[in-house]
Amino acid sequence: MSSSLGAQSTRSPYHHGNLRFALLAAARDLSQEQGTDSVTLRETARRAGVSHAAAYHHFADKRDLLRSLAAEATADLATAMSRTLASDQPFAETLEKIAITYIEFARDRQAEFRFMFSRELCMPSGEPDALRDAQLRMQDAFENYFRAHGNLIQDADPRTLTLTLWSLIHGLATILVETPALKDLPAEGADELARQTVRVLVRGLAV
Amino acid sequence: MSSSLGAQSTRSPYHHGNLRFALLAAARDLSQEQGTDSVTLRETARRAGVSHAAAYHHFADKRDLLRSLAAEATADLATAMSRTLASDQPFAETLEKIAITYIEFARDRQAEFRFMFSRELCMPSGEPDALRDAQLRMQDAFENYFRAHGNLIQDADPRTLTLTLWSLIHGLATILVETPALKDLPAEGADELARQTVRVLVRGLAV
DNA sequence: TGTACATCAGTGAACGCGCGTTCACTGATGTAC
DNA sequence: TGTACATCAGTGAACGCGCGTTCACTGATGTAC
Repeated sequence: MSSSLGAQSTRSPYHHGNLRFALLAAARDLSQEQGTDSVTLRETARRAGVSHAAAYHHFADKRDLLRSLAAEATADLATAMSRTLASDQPFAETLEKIAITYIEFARDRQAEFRFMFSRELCMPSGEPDALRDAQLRMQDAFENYFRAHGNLIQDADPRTLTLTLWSLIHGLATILVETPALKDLPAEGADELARQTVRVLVRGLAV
Repeated sequence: MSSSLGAQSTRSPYHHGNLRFALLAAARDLSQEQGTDSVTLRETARRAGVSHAAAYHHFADKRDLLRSLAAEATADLATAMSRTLASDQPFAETLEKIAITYIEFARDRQAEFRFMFSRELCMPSGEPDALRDAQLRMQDAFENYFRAHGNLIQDADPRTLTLTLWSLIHGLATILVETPALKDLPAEGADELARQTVRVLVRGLAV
């Protein structure tokens, strides 16, 4: 399992360099430019400058390619989130930063974000799986944070708190990305919405 | 614009009865059974017992069919939400019911729920549009409710409150529907998660 | 009531297309002796 | 250092497929006189 960034080696180990990485990058670009539906094995290979049959030396099939793409993206997001949670800042501020991290990821990497939460992708397979691992890692980061800050919080159950915060952030990210009227919102505006909604959550709705 | 339910007339006005309705129903069933990617014009027509060319007398193209499906589903959800918001119950209880309504819709009609928030579907067209109308109607119902209950709430801006609640509910619905581990959760479990998360939102995170 | 006509929902064949996957192959690289 | 061999990433042609869309048509229905 190679790290998602920086795996692009300059040496050419076999014939073509790191084709697996090149194919993932091509699929990433393609989905970002033309939409998730436009990602085909053939077009991905074409972009990587390689015959389409070559892809089968690196991925079992098309679904495997997409799952790998989603797994690497999820790992990147989990890493970014963990970093934010680890920075020793005040509780409310940390949560606001988390929300901003999340929605900026969703906006910057829209297509991958859609793949990450596409059940048609995640569904089968009971074996250990990079995508599922990355998702659990993200969830754990949240839960551990809430466990560590239990004294700040009314409700004791870290799982409920995690689900609540994650739902809020994920919902906001989805709405920002999938609503036509909000798609061109400047970054500052989106960040501000993230801060405001988290602030409501921290303070609560009822007087 | 026919209402989404009950438009199935028993008389046969022309040749085949209300084919538009039959096609929408076929697409709905198909997406529910086989997934959103499996909806094709040809298979939809096949299910409706009609040649695939017939669909073009009722929809401009495939996208139009899918948009119509999403629009009707959104209208149904907006109606259900408005009904819940209109019932004169205590604030916190109403919000919990809203959340339950929303996630039950998402779970019962997963495929349509995905179509409703598929940007690849919503994107173009500036003209008046049934899908966009239905979405705005749903949003307005929220905002009006918060406006009417402003005295109960700390933060004054109904738009921010709407976005916060909607994000929370939408995120939870998405997570419940798209996470393999949660897909087979029994209804009571899902409802309980909805109640708990809303309760956290109402009370707030910070002590 | 009967006839002529317009309407238009539904038909079935045809179009061109790009897809995912398989296959026998080729040819560069790394390894054993 | 040189030779024979195994490995395996990448090739290119071929497969069968179902798709969205178009088209000239047919035939049932509703309407005007």
